[in-house]
Amino acid sequence: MSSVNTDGGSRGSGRIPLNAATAVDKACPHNVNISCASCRLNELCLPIALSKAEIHQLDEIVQRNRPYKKGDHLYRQSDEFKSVYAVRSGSFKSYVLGTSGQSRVTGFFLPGEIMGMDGIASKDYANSTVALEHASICEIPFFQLEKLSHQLPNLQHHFFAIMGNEIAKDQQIHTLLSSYTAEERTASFLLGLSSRYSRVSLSPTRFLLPMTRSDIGEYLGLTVETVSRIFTALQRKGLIKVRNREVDLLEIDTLRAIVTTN
Amino acid sequence: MSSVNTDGGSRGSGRIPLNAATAVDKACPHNVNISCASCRLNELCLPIALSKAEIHQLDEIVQRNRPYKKGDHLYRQSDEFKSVYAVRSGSFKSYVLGTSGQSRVTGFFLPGEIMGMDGIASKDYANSTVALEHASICEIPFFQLEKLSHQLPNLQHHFFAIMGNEIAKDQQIHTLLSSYTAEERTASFLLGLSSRYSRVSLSPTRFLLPMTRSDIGEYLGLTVETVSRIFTALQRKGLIKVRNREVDLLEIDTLRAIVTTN
DNA sequence: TTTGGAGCTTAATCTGGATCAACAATCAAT
DNA sequence: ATTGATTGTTGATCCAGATTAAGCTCCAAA
Repeated sequence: MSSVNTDGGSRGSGRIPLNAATAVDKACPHNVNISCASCRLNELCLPIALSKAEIHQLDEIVQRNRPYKKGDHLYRQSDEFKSVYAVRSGSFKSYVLGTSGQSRVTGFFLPGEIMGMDGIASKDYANSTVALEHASICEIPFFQLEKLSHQLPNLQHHFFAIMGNEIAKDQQIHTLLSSYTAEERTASFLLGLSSRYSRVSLSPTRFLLPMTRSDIGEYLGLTVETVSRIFTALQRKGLIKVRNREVDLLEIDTLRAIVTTN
Repeated sequence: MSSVNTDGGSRGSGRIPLNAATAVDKACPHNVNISCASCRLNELCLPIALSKAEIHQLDEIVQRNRPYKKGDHLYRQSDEFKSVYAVRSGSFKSYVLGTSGQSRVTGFFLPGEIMGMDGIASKDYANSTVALEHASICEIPFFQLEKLSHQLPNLQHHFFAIMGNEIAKDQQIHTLLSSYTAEERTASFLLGLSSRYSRVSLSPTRFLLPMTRSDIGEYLGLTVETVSRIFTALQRKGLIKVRNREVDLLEIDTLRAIVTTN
C-alpha cells in the first residue's frame, strides 16, 4: 500500500506529490477529529502495544489542536515544559540559539515521532520547535501521561522504550559528528530519512526534504556550501538525484557502504 | 564538608588524594554491603524523592556485585540488555567500535550516574562499558525497576526525569560537536567534569582525570594531539594547571566565557 | 634497577571543510 | 508580470585541526 496523495504538504505546487503526509485508508491526519484508535499512525506512535480499551484511555488525554503552518512554533527554548507532542502530519525541526544568535538544529521530526522529551528533566524545554511545513500534532500533557502510565504498565513500558530510543539515537549522532567526514554524515542523514519515511509507508528512495540545506548543515555540523557540494558530488557519482527539495536515492547500498566504511 | 580521603582510587601512589571516591560520614562505597538508605549518594542517585519505605523496596531489587578493576567490562556492545547500573565509586567510560576497529567514546560516568539506558529500547546494549579505575556499581534489573516504578509513582517520575536528563545532555553534546572549536569543546568538557565532581561533594576546581587524553579526544571528536595542545595552551593562558591526570581550574569564569562566547 | 609499553607532548606539514564572494533559481507578495 | 527575499550553487582562498614523526615520562613487571 503506497500512498495515493490527495492534498498539499508537498511544496512544488502539486507537481510531484512526494511524501505528502496524507492518509490512505484511515482518516486524514490534518483532521483534528481523529482518535488514536483510528489514526493511521497508531502502530508507530504512543498507542503501540496498547489494547483497544487502553487506547481509549490514552485518547482521553490527547489534545488535538488546530494545525500549524510553516514557521509556527510549538514551543520555545526555556518555555515551561508541560507536554510532549506526537507529529500527526507534516514535519518539525528543533533548534537552540547560540549566544550570538546563530541557530543550531538539534533534530527533525516526522509523523509518528515524539517531540519535547528534552524538557522532561528540567521542567523547561531546552529547544525551540517549529513547523517546517503545514503540520498537525497530538499534544499529550505530561503529568497526565505519567498518571496514565502508572495505571497502564504497557504504556509505561512503551514510553520508557521511546525515551531509550531517543537516547540511543542521540548517541549515534554523537559518534557521527565526532568521527565521520562530510560525505559520510550526509549519506547517513539521507539514509536515516529514508528509513523514517519507510516507517510511515512512504517511499524509502524518493522523497521531499522538508528542511533547507542550511538546516541540514546546522544539524550535521557542516556549512550550507558543503552540504550543497556533497549533494552535487553524490549526484555526479550517480548515487542520488537531487532537484531542489526532491531526492532520489539511486544506489542505496553504495550509500550505506560510504557510511559503514568509516 | 569537603572530603577527607582515606584510601586509593587516586592513582599517583597516594601522593595527592584528589577525588578518591570514598565516604566521609557514610559507609565506604567500595563496600558491597551498603543499602541505598545508608549510601552517601542516595540524594543524587535513584532514591531521590523516595520515602524511607520506598527506598527499602528499591533496596530489595538492587544488586551489589563485587567491585570492578580498571579495564573490566560491565557489558559489551550488543549484549542482551537486562539492567541499568548506578556508579557507586570510581568511573566508567562507554564506547562503540567502528567497522575498522577504532573506538569512539560515547560517555563517561561518575558516582551517582546511571549507565546502560542506551539498551532500553532495542533490548541490546548499543555501547560497551568499561571501568576506568577500581570501581563499584549497583545493578538494577530493568524489568524489576519497571515493576517497582509501576507501584511507586515517585520512582516512575524520577526515572522519567533521569532519562529526560540524559536526552537533554546528549543534545548539548550534539550542539557542542556541531559548532564549537577544539578549545571551546575542551573548556566545556572540563567545566562539565567540574560540576559533576561538585555534585558528589568533591572539589569543582581540582580533580584527577580518570580517562586518558585519547579518551577525551574520542569523546570530543578531536585527536589526542589536539587535546594535549589545548591543555598546554589553556595552561599558558593561566586558566588551568595540568600535571598528568591532575587538573586545576584556576580561572573558572574565563573558561566559562570561552564556552559561552561561541 | 632495568626494560618495555602505554600515555603524553611538541613540532612540521598537509588537507577537508570553512570562509568569502558572486551569482542563479525559486517563491511569496504585490 | 515584477520585485525582493530566501534558498541554493559554484569557485577561490584560507585555516583549524588532522596527520606524521619523533622523543619524552611514567610506571608495572621482570
